[in-house]
Amino acid sequence: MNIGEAASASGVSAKMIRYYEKVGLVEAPARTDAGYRSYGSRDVHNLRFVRRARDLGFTVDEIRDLLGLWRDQGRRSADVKRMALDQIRLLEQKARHLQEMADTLKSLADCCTGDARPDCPIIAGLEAGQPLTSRRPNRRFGVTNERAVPPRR
Amino acid sequence: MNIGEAASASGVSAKMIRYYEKVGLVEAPARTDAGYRSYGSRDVHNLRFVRRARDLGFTVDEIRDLLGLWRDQGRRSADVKRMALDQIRLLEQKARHLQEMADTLKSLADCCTGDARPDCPIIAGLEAGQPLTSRRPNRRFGVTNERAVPPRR
DNA sequence: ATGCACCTTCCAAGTATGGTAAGGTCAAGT
DNA sequence: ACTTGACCTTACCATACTTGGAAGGTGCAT
Repeated sequence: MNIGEAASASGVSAKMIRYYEKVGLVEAPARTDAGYRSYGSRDVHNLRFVRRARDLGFTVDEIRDLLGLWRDQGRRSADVKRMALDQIRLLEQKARHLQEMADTLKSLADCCTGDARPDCPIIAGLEAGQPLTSRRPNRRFGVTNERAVPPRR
Repeated sequence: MNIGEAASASGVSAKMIRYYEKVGLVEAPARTDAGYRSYGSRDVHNLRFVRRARDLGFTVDEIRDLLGLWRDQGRRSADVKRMALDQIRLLEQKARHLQEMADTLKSLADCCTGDARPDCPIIAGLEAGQPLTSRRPNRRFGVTNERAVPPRR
């Protein structure tokens, strides 16, 4: 199976498969004489695992850990659960922060008539006063798995 | 006023002030003979505006637009409101997506005993089935204004 | 044999921010 | 005058993930 087939079978783009290989997330597969990567169903399975973990917002580093646990037949489910709970906490924190930003903006927008006149409480709100967040946002606040994937053709 | 003073007065780091200048978000200020940037209170006001817009999750490009509206005395508040409403929609969409990821993970974690045994529904959930999101996440899904600012000393 | 789709590697961009290095400048103290 | 320390300058690197492109090789069907 060439990289293209593996890509469509796993839902991970060929580009990303090479990238995951480079950063050591997946093993380098055998090569044909011409140097083409050759994948098996097991590789596709791995890639799907990665894909799903990315979909859940795990970073590449975390997925490395998850893969380790996946392969470790003697793993303790507690270890996996801890990672999952940490991730849930982070995700919810990020979601809350975004919602707060939206709410702040909403309260400004609610006061805005939104007509042809120049008076605008939103602009005024941006102009005046203290910074809106004094809180230090958590590192890794953003959603790191921004998959700016073009629609599949 | 040197860049350091402008930074602490506006809440934008010196680093970012230079960056905003480079990308054309703020005007290049006058320089002293020694080449130091020299800021006035008006510049600080501008920078504060930028800071607040960033806090609300607007991207640099969007802030460029907002600044245009800010300076435009004949602006229609409707134009500003539309940008705000768009932003609110995006923020809420991102928040929802994050929450969905958290919920999916929660449902997996809820089934996990979290003990010393290797059986783990989370791993099993990652392993099996279809990709968790088929939806193409919106470009700019992540929170772009990750201000990973070290705690102010 | 030609063309087209696919593969390869390497390099770059974009986003917003921080870090570091190497050097110039300023103001205060000696 | 000289030193010191804080501040400034530019330039480049790193982060995390993903895409895009260039330049060239390969495989298969017509």
